[in-house]
Amino acid sequence: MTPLVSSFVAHFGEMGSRWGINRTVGQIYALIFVSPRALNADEIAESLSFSRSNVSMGLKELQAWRLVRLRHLPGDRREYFEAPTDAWEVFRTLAEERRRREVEPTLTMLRSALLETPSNEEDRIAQERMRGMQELIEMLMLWFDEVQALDPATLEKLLRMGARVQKVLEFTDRLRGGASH
Amino acid sequence: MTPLVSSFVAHFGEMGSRWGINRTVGQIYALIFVSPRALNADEIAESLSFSRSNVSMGLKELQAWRLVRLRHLPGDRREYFEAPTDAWEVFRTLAEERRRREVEPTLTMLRSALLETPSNEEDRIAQERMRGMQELIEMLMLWFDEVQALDPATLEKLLRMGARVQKVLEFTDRLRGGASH
DNA sequence: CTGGAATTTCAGAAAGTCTTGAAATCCGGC
DNA sequence: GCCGGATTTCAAGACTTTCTGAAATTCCAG
Repeated sequence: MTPLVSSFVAHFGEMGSRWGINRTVGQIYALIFVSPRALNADEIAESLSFSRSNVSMGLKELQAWRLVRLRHLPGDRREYFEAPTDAWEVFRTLAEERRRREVEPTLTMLRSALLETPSNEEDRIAQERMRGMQELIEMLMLWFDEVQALDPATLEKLLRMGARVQKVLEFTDRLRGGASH
Repeated sequence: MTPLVSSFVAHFGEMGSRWGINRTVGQIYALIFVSPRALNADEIAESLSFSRSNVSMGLKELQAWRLVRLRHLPGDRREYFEAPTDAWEVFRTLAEERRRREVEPTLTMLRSALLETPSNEEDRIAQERMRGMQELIEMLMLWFDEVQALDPATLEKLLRMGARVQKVLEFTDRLRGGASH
């Protein structure tokens, strides 16, 4: 591992642990992400000095997050892993997974709490606050559905525009046929 | 604590631990968020059955995240805590803090890695991927700066529109004086 | 000042998470 | 089917984080 890769990997280890994901998993992902070719578990264990079984666990988790893909190389029985290199695609995947794991359960809880008839003033106020939260989350999800529909190529163009929100949205509007419905 | 509040609090405990923030802190926040009035540390400790010192730590962390505000009630020496109830404001605060704690350090790392002259093909490819990541993050931050500029009242209106992205942006565009610059 | 309520700090106990090597399982090629 | 490499599972230990009660500190009221 070159110093360049090594510092990238170390950083993602730190970030992983700030975030729900653990250090090891963060490092494994970072290594695969910058690697020019798919890697097998032994190569990863070797590069990062983790036990083989730790790598196996980490890869399983990364697959559950859909952040890495399994591949087979012809004439090699081992499993190789690679990560999508398009940053936008990665971002979308992460957002989808977080939505499924965090946002949806939260909405479920909020919806069910909001169905209750408040039995006192305290609950009534609590429900008001929960309603505000629910509305925001639902709106953000609508936004996100829209943005998510943009393909990497379009995004690429937008990136190059150094877009401010209005510009970005005018642009997508044009792409999608102009008139709002 | 009513069952309604109790299930909200429990949910935020869970979510907190999925996320960097710990269970206790999540629960304390949730309790303050739905409470009709500011609470003092003893009330919180009592409601959640945490030790007084645990609550003190948790409140310190929530203050560091700027998610709760300290207040003094006339004729009472104790410190009372309340949370902004506007969901959009909370969201902005969270986003700002995460940006400061996670995004900026990542950008710093990426920028410095991208200044290096790659000494081999592997590093060259690694840098390409890092560049893609950096560009995406920088674009998202630009977007966010824009969105962040919207005040709660505007957001409120947008919420009621049930906005899809285009609509939202046309709307903000109108508010901001029409012509893009 | 001083007394005492409120808050914070801190070190150790408790709980939880991560990592490992050994054993079990899987699976393709012969 | 059987061999053997590849992968996964698992229980135990290492390590981290969280939580607590006791002690220290802060700071207001008199």
